[in-house]
Amino acid sequence: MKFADIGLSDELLRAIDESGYAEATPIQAGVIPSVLMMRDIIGIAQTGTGKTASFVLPMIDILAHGRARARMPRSLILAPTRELAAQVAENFEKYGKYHKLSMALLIGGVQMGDQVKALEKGVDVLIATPGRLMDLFERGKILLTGCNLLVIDEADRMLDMGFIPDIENICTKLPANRQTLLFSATMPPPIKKLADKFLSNPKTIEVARPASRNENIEQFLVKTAERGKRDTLRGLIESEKVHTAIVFCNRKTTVRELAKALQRAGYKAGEIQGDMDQSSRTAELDRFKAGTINILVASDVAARGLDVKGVSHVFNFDAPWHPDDYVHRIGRTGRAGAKGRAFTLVTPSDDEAIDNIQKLTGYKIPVHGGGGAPQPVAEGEPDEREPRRGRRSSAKATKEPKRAAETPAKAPQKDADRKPAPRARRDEDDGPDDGWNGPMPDFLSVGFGS
DNA sequence: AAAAAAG
Repeated sequence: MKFADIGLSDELLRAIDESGYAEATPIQAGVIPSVLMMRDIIGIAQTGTGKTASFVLPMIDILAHGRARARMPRSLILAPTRELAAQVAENFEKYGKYHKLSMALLIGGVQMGDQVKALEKGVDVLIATPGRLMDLFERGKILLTGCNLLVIDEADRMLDMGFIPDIENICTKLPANRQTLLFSATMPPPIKKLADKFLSNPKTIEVARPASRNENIEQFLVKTAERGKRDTLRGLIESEKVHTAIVFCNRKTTVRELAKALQRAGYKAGEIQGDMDQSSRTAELDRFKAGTINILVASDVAARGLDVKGVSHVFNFDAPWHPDDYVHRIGRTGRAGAKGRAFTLVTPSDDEAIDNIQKLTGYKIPVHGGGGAPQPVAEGEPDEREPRRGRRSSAKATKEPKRAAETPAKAPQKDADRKPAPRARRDEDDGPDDGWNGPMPDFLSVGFGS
């Protein structure tokens, strides 16, 4: 379905067109007309489906008429993390460039002053994380009585993070005859209850079954041992010819240490985790988007919703404890129709986690390198690797010209010669001797439970 | 077991 047929204004269509879009995604085609008809909506969609634009676009047209009054925002969008809230704000700026809408982004970790000033001038859209919103509300800086459009984004994540009481609290402060849109990747019972309580006669629009597999993402398990993880990761980064990757760890300390180790080894690596102050988080994300760094080591703060174009690989340095997180993490690649590859390092103690992931997704993730045990030390098999020397110069045109100019060849996604090739290119890898290049660790012979 | 979010 074309955006032009959905009933959006000409100004909006121009902004959409200039952003390079013409076709609405299924969630957009389903949600936008109903929002314009003032229906309540339950949108069940994974991130990467165009979910954000499905509420941002119609909101811009709805809010185009009327004017905001001091401290009385006309609409409110709640997001679970600061990064997600900021991303929604960016969407409003991008698509609202031909409208005179005012907006305030209320997130923690930054000064309140500017946020309060914006509120006092009056805003059409308030985009907030629950903590800061409640804080400012309790200080009397916000009146929610004029707010008749509410969006709850990533509701299941809000649940995980314990925000549901806050959400309920906020809902009671909004006018009862408002329009409410709730988006969630999954519909666990507490979210259903929330929807029953605060939405009226909602229309449910579901585009992809939760946890259904994105066929654009190739998934692999890579068996390793705890102490061999860094070597395994480095081997993968090299053999995969990684273009842009996010590496997920379970702990903030692991994120920090791994990012440092990668930097020492000469990689353009950065980190993002919740112990960093907000300005560093934002700066690091910007460096990643700009291509200044091409490997972002991250905690689960970046697992959901984060939308960076052109991420070719996701590596789970640690297998996630919660199967949901797995789905969200690997969803950072294979976005917007692009191909992506996701590798999960597994140690014998991860058996249960992997089991749960496979149960959730209904997909048995293949072990990298074909069946069975990982390849032994790559002494032999010279025929297997790099049949063509010119492979590196065979870079395909990437969809991200900005990035392509700054980073080496994009990992060719469709090369027929993708082989296990553990430690490929080791011969030409004369990097610093920092422990990464030591002899092949014994993890390759570690046995794994059936 | 962790991480996230208010400070």
